[in-house]
Amino acid sequence: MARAEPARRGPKRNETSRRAILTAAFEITRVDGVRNLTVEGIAARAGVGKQTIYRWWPSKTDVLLEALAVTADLRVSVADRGSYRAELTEFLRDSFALLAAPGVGEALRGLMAEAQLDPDFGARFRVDFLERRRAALAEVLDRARARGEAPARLPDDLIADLVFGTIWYRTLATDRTPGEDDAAALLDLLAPAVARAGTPAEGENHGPVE
Amino acid sequence: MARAEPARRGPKRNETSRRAILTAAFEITRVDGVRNLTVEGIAARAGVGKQTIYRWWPSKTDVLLEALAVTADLRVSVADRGSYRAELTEFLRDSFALLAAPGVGEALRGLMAEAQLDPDFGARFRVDFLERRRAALAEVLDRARARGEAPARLPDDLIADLVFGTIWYRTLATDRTPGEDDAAALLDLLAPAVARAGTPAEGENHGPVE
Amino acid sequence: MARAEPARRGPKRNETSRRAILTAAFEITRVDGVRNLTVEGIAARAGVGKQTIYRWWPSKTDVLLEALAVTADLRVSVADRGSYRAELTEFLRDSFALLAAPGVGEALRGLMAEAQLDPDFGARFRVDFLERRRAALAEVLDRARARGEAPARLPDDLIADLVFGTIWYRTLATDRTPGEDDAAALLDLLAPAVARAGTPAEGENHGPVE
Amino acid sequence: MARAEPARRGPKRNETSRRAILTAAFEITRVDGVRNLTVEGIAARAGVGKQTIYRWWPSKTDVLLEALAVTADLRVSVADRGSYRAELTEFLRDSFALLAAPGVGEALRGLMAEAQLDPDFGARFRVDFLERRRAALAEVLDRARARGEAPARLPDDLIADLVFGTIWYRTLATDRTPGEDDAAALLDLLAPAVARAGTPAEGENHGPVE
DNA sequence: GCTTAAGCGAGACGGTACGTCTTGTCTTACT
DNA sequence: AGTAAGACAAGACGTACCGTCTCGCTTAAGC
Repeated sequence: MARAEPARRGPKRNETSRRAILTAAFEITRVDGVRNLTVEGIAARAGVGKQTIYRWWPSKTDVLLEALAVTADLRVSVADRGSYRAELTEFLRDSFALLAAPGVGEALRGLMAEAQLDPDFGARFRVDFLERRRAALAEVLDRARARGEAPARLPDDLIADLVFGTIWYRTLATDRTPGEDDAAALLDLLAPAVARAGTPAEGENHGPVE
Repeated sequence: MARAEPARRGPKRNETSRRAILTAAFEITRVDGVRNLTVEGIAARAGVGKQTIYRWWPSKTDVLLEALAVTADLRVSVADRGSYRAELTEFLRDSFALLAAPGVGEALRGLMAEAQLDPDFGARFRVDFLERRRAALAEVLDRARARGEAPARLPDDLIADLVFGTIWYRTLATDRTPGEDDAAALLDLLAPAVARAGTPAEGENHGPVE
Repeated sequence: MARAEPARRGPKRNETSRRAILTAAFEITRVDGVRNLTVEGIAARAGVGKQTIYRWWPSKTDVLLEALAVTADLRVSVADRGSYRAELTEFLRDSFALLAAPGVGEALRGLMAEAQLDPDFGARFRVDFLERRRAALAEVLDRARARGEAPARLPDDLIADLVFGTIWYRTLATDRTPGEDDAAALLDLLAPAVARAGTPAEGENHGPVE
Repeated sequence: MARAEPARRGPKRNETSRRAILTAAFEITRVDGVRNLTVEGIAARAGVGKQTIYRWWPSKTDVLLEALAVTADLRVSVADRGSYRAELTEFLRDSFALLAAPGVGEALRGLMAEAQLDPDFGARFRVDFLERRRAALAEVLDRARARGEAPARLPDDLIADLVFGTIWYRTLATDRTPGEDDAAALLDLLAPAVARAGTPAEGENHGPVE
């Protein structure tokens, strides 16, 4: 039962500085863009020494990553809503709302960019963000599988690739941020409205011809 | 009546330098990563003055973009193969092969990253690369629509989002570069195998239950 | 009988820490040079908190100054030896020996350097070291004056300037640390061997005319 | 007769920047003291990039050294004045005047200090400054020897040590900057007024007995 | 064949930000 | 209260690249 950090001597980490740093990082990103996010800028705006940033974060982008978690509400609901369709609807709506929050889109684009340029940060970004989002969706899908609602032909991994792929592609490669209609189209594809019990609306979901 | 360079005096652009610059940019990216791609590095490796680079390209990333087009074979076939399924298969296979070519993945990830950080380059990247890819797929889809093969419920734009979204998400956010099985799954979803002429296999493609 | 600090509460100053700090300061200077003497380094080597240093010394150089007094034997004999010449001989020999002791030269050069850069330390260095050395020489000269041995034409201040000037100049500006022959030359100049008893070569020693 | 740098291509060194840097270094030293001389400060005051300083000087103190040579008139006359005494008088007067010039004393003290802390600079300082001063005095002494005026018992090296030792000791260790009376006293000691023509007081000047 | 304008390799320049280092103060937990 | 440990704000260090500019050479079109 030994505690990891049993009793250090010396001052504790300054929580005020920590919050000031996170706020500064997010604000700079929101207002001036990630390109203009610098350690010196964060330190200056937070009224903090640069060393304090280097002491606690591996890079300025890690500051932004933590700032995102602290500043924006990252909670995307995965509560049990009784049906796969309802839960997926909520998941998409929450995800899109998050993206639309001021500053969040810019921050996420910056994080994903940095993840490409700095492989070490990339690994942390995957573990601390991307895979968490996937795990959240996986919860919904697990419940759907248990209820027998999830589309049989689509493996969960592909569903996740399609959902997150679309969201990220829209964010990174176009300026059409995903909205209600996109949610509807994705739902139609991934969670076709069940007509009724028995044979559930075969062919209605996206059948090619008619 | 467009004037085509009305007769300049002095030497012409040095094609040798141009090739050396493109090669250097691609090689540095392949070997050291985009993060370590610098104008000074390109110039040094190409045995060229920095000014020669600044004279002809707006940014080092634009050099890389052109290098990609020159070095890798970007041609993804959109030839008429008789059926939507065959053409989509070929499109996906070619796209995946391109991504798998040495250095190309790293370069594309770097370009997409830079597109997030530098809005001006972002615009050029969309026009010169992303939208070309979309247009290529659109050709296939147009022919499919004309043949009556394309899935009715899925708008072309969504199909493109799904295809490119998945490809890019896999490239940027995971290390599972897309392969044969992914092609098969996407095909199943977007171009269900035609049962027979007339009503082509309604509901078989991904129907939720059974 | 009034004690200045008549009865403080709490623990007394830790003599062990004090000695460790002084030793650390001198050792670092001796081994790595004054340039690499830092408060952090002293604290680390002495196994001591930085605050303990800042509490008791105005600057790291003051630590070194005290360390010098403690570590090196700064006692330069000014005992009555019967004659000016004998005493000056001993004074010079002792001074040169001090300079030659390992670490002392480096420390003194560092102290003099710091005295130039930090006027406050400069003042302390003069009072606590330079003027003490002058006072020591003055003792010898006073006795010589009383005996009627000292060169009449040379004021004591100039003798001190010449003695210490030569020592310091040699130390700071050349790598010829003063030795036996220098002592001899200085003696010849400042304390000419007495020709005969009575009026000891007044005017001959340097005063050419009168 | 091939020149060493026969024809470089590319821009030449910017003389305006060079002068601005030297002036800035000297001014900062004069006004704020050597302690406050920083590369960043020089660059800012000179309106110059830091790299331009690092490109051409090994350290900020080397800038100051060159600034001293440029700003202050370092010329101390060693012209032939007919007699040793006249020339030594002029040498001392010029040297003292140099030290008294505004900013020069502070600069020289800083240079000597830095020479103690940074052995590499120390070596350059000796060659570029200290030994030049010695060489100047040596010229005077050589002529004096040729004329048979120089004090027989004092080797030239000792004379130099005494002269420069006194000057530097006064500058570094006291606040009594040397003046007219010091010049007189030194002259009396090192260049006794010649009693009469012919045999110029040989042996009288300082040689006690023989 | 001379002129002249551009392209070119080289690299100096004014800048910005980097990540590190040290300073001197302050805070915490232990003795 | 004194101490060891160490977090903190501040700010200089020396480095790496940026994008611009200047030099002296080479190369062609146009006179």
